[in-house]
Amino acid sequence: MAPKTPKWRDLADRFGEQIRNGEYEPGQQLPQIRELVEAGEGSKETVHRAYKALEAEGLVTMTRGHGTVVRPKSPLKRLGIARYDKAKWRDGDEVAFIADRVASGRTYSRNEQTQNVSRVKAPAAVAEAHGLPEGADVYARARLVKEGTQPTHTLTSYYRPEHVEGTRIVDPTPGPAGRGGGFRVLYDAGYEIDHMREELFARVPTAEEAQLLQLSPGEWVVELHRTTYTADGTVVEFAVGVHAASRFAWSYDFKVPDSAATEGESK
Amino acid sequence: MAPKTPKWRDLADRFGEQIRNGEYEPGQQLPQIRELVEAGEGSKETVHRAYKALEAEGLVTMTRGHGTVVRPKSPLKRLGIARYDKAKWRDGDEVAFIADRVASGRTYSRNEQTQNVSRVKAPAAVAEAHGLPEGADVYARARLVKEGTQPTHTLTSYYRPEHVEGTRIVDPTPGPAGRGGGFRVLYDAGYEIDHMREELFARVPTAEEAQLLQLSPGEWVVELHRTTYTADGTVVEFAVGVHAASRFAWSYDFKVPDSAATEGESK
DNA sequence: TAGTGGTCTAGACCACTTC
DNA sequence: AAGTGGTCTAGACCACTAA
Repeated sequence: MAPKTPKWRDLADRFGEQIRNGEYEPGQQLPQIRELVEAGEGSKETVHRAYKALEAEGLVTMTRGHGTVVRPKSPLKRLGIARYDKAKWRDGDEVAFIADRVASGRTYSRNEQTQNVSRVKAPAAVAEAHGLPEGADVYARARLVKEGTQPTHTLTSYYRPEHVEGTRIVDPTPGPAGRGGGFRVLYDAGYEIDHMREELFARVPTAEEAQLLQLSPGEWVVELHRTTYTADGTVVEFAVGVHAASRFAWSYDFKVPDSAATEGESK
Repeated sequence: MAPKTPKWRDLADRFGEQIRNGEYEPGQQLPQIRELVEAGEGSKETVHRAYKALEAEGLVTMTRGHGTVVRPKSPLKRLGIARYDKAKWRDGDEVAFIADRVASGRTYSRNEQTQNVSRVKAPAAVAEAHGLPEGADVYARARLVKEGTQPTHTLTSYYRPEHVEGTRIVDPTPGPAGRGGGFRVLYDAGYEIDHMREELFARVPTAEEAQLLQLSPGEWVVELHRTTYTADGTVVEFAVGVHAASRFAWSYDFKVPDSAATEGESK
């Protein structure tokens, strides 16, 4: 009945415990692998595995030449539907993503968003959302949103050409799509957004995403599909966001539906 | 300028490619580790690491004595707010979680849910949601929901004693909380639910959760906090769900808020 | 009991970061 | 150049699963 848990697991748990206890503070360095080997904690591979496990759990960061360091726990950024408030982008000149930042007490500085507009053939999900045949032409506006130097998520909006041709959206300038952002541009073009659907699911990142978002090894992403409609049900924007899973929380408020009572509530 | 990507990564990518291409079908077995060692793909540790990477990516399952097998891709279960439709639990005798299953075309059989009711001291999050002091007494109704033999999520509801004492909820019988489920019981007790807030975020599972939900190594969970209110704003239920991240998608429909226009909408 | 994955070691050598 | 993590090997032995 000897211990059945692997040696590396025990080691990892010991340090994990100490980190959670605060015996190791964020920023502090763990013993070097070679030290622990000499201290008789196991072979280099064994200790390395333990450290890798901690890294996968998001507790530490390993860098060559620097050492293994306790990660600061980054606070969650909460995203509620209030970030789409019309008052923000219609009347002022805040953009939704800036409103997020204001709400969380961070300062805004321009160029925290890189933008790239192109005309592409609609991928399946995009075509379906817009009710177009697959491969139809759409405009794609891709952004990488950063908080300071740290990238937090990507967001790619897809528009039907007839909705945006000739607007500022099609002008590929870095930064928000001019005053008020994309919804303001649509509004000025006669498309007032009215309701939305957001769908979320978690998945493993692609290698490209892991690099772009600077994900720690083992970290998942949350993919968000946002479909935006006008009052008559026309889809004017379909957007896909990829978020580092550990850095966000989503919040939704809604009425409990009652299909027996509500007759004029629609869909 | 020799290859800088590790050997194990290359190996993993090769198989990953073939799995995605369908050259390996779900259920099919990959070459055994020892075979690949003999074929000169590297040492046992190296091949093992490659396989481990594939497992962490959710592509294969490794089991001793059985081999390394391509995982069937389980379809996402979509959760929309329609699952709370009052008509389902007030007029019929469906329960919300059963409605999910009906919606996704699966059959229902009893005892797919284990239930455990107890009176506990409110943890911080629960106390905050209910507006109680931390450590106040609440009823906790914990369920482990399964789909066939596969556990999919846990769900723990917390109630204030004065709302549920003397109702069927407090009776710790396995299975749904009687006809219509928990919301029906509250309804019968004079608390009609009106609106909800759901908050979601992803995180690394605890060791216990990993075992309980039979998560594959490296898989994350999504934690859901659901707060249910009556029309006057009283919180009648606060529930915490822990879901295997790869098996669920959430969907929310909402109106674009307009704080400048809507005066009587309230929060 | 045979089959197959899992852990561990000792030591060599590589690769990135900091000085 | 020195420091620190990352990869790789060959082989021994352990642990779980299925027949």
